[in-house]
Amino acid sequence: MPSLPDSEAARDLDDVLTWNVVRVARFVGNRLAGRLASLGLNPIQFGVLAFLEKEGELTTAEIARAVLLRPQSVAPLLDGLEGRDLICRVGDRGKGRRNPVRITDAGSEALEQAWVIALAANDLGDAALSRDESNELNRLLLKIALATEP
Amino acid sequence: MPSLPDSEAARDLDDVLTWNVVRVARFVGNRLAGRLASLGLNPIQFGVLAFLEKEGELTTAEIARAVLLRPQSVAPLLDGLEGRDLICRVGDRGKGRRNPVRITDAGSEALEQAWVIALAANDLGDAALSRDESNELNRLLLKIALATEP
DNA sequence: CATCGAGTAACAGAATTCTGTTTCTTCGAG
DNA sequence: CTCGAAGAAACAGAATTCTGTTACTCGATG
Repeated sequence: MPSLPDSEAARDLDDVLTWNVVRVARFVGNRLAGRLASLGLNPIQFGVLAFLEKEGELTTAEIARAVLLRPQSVAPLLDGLEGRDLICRVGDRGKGRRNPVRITDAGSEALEQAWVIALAANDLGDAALSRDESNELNRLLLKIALATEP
Repeated sequence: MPSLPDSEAARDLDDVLTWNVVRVARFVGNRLAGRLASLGLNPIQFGVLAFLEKEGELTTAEIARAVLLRPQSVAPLLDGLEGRDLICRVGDRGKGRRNPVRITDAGSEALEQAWVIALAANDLGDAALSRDESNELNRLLLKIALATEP
């Protein structure tokens, strides 16, 4: 990255990588949320179901780590999914007590449709990116994500 | 992007571009927030000050569009910055009345330090990206950001 | 068997951002 | 001059996520 001029006025947020990542995340996040809304899901719920489908059974703490939220934020989200019979809880609940959840058949069906939407959203043609550029973008993001995985 | 197998179990969130953008945004956003905390600023406040420095004077609605938040979310943020004498309001406040703000000298000073931190955060060496890769990532993000600018 | 540390979940409340609605200003058209 | 449309800000409350703390489980160790 070329050195920027010292002059404050010349500084541009377009040169701040973090600003651009967050701003594009806002755009693509809202874009996916809009598309998933037809299923009554938001991107985090989609992620939770995707992890449960893949892992079989996960606790609140494990799900929180997987979707990068705090366990306190995940608990009410799971309550909502449970209320809609998309997941079910296994065993007793209580402080200190592991409380795993599993996806239900209804959850798997909703997830199936969500996958179609999520993968279609990979196409950023509407946002001026070619397929090769989307792939490169994903590769760079994954490199960061995997390097910073907890 | 290669076709994915039909099997649900084979699907991986690593293949969902939106998921990766949002997850990396979370990481770099928190990373920048951590670094800016020493100035008592968060990334949005930094962005607001940067736009004010550049544009001179902006209304709540204009700032909201610039930082991609709702005006209702920006108003209390501006109240906070005003309380710390980093910005000042121009003219009277009221419903329907344009209420521009300007950055103060103290705000410019804080912004000066924030710029150093924000640009240093462009270095993603700690997240396994080379300088060329960071530049390419920024280029791709900017392409999306500018194509989707309101 | 007792103790302890790590990890998990619950509890409480703050921070941030959103949606929806109402009230007002401003400006251009007729 | 009047009126209507567009835009701006205020108001109210919901949704989402966070920080901090407390209470508990569970497995390893002595």
